[in-house]
Amino acid sequence: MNTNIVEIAKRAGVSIATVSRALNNNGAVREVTRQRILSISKELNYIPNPHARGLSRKTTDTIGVILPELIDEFFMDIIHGIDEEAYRANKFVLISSSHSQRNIIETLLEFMGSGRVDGVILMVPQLHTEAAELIQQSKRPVILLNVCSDLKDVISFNIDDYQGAFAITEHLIKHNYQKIATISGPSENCDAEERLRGYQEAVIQLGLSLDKNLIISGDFTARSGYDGFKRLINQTPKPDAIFAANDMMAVGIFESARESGIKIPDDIAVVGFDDIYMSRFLQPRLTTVHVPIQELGSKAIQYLFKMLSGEVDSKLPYREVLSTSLVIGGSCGCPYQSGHNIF
Amino acid sequence: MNTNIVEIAKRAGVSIATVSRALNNNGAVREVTRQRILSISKELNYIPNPHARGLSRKTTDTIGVILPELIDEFFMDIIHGIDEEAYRANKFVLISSSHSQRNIIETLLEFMGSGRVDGVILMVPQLHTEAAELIQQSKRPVILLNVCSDLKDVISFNIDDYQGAFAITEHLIKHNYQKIATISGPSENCDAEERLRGYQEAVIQLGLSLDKNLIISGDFTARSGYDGFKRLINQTPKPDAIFAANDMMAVGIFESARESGIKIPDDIAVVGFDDIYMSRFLQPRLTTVHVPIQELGSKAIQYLFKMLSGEVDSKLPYREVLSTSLVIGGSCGCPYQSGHNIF
DNA sequence: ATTCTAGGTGTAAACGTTTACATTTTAGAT
DNA sequence: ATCTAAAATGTAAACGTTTACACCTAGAAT
Repeated sequence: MNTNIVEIAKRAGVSIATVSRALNNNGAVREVTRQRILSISKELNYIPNPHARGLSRKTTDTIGVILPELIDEFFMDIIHGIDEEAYRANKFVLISSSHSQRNIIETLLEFMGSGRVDGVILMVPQLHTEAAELIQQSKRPVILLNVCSDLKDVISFNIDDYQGAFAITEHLIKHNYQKIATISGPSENCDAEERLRGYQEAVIQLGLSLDKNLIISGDFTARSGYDGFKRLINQTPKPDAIFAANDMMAVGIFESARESGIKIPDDIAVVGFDDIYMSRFLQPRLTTVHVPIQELGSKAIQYLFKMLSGEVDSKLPYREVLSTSLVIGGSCGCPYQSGHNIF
Repeated sequence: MNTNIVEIAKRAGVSIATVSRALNNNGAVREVTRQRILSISKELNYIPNPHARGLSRKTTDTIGVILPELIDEFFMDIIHGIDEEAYRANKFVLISSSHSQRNIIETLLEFMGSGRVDGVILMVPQLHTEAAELIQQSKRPVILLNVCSDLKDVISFNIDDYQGAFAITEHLIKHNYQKIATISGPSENCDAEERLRGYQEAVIQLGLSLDKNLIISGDFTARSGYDGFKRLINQTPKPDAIFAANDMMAVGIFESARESGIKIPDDIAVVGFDDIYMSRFLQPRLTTVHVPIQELGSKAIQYLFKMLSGEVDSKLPYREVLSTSLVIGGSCGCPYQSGHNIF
């Protein structure tokens, strides 16, 4: 059996209450007594039992993180952003990579309802009504990550997909491309929707005309970029530039272009979104939109900690939108000096 | 306050002991009573308090996972492998992406000593003595993932780096390359050591002579592959093939070769290790060694669960080595039909 | 010397389960 | 109807903390 507070109390010749007070710097304890208790507990490698503590305090030092499974490369960045802050704050991270919609509800229920975690960071492609209700009623704080929903009284951190898509489309327009196509993401996905909206607005506002035929629906996989490209180059109007709604699809486009002997950017310009690691190794380097994904994670958890400590009001809705930045490579037609700076 | 067992007992008109028995299918409860209790607890959305349960049972349904931070692409695969099994078994995953060696010890202590988790999956580049002792003494099961150590009485799951490196070097030799160089990983890293050993053994056993000048030390980064390649092509003997100890370094090699106008595989063959996603998009597709990393995670946790359930003896040392497989691309000189099958 | 105050400490209840043990109920055998 | 064994249920202790409350002491103020 591990050492517990009783053992320490016995050795220090005090009651368990005093030990608890000394260990938590909470309540009055004579300095000499405190030191004695502290040294004994160090000597015995005492670690407070988290269950007993949780039962009594009604808080664990744990936060739950629910991530979608399709997040691939960002998975690591998000978790790193979260984990680093958690470690600094001496908190623990319970992770669940949700499989289905049903699963999210279950996990949410289990996390929130049982007191297993003090708060939750939730990142799901789209928010089911049932889950939304759960969040509203929840006693414990929930932070939404890149979840677009019309819920107003909610705390969320988002990537500014719209702004990023607008900016990169604008960049293409400045290149003077006339027929700018896009391969969009899955229609229920809100990142995809916002990126499409950014593209459309840029096209309209900057004086080009919106052509339905230039909008192809993809699903964020390289495969769908590959297929989308094949369709685009065989149709009329044939685009002179393509905005892939994410980098993976751009990768598919590159592959398809290579097979068909089509030169990027000479024959057709291609840009992406996400700035995945691989994008800098494409030939030419992909022009894309950088998303501050690790920052998203760390900002979210920092805010969560503030809520838990009472520094900010958990009941107050809050929304932060992190802006993206353009990464200029050679795939858009810009001159690009490739080199070892990519590492 | 959340509903608890007392509330249910009250409504069902029984004692809390009966409720507990009914809920856990443990001890005799009349069928009609059980049904009543079950339906009431469903109706009230009852979720047992994990702290109370943990305090009483001395087990949480949680396992701890400690991962190195440098694992990048594999991070997701490992966690997915673990998470999936955990979800199936109704367990939770507490994750820590360790920052420093100090941190690992601390985390291990906290995880093990406090009863916060039932067991631990530990994946660290190299095992510090202090950590090793901790594991030996631990009451709760610990599984080592790809940790090479001379510890004998330990439970570990490993990737067969030696066999993979041997196989791919052998493949190069069958191509009839005479001067096969390698760019190794960091010297303290045990994956790196094993891969180097596999390379060396293959060279020796298959009739080539080992040349110190053909062994360049890298550090698993693309940058070090880039630099290593530059050194190799400017020296004598100049190699006709290079085995990069991981794919990232191969990526660096490709980049460097492209800059220098050196053709792969015509001028020099290049192979890697890991089969990262990006490797299939290199031109030509990288010949490499596939490592079953997700399988590593799921096998490890499955074994852990067996230990926890008593199905296997936790005190018994156990070691499983997962073998790798060759992925033949065009970079080694093999004919390779590129195409959309890569997706 | 007595009273007051406040800091230091102890006692015991509370948190929500599980479970050994005691007790009651049930049903089958007589 | 009575007895008995088994099944069903209840009682209470245990898990290891935190904390409200009570108590004790020592020194300051009277």
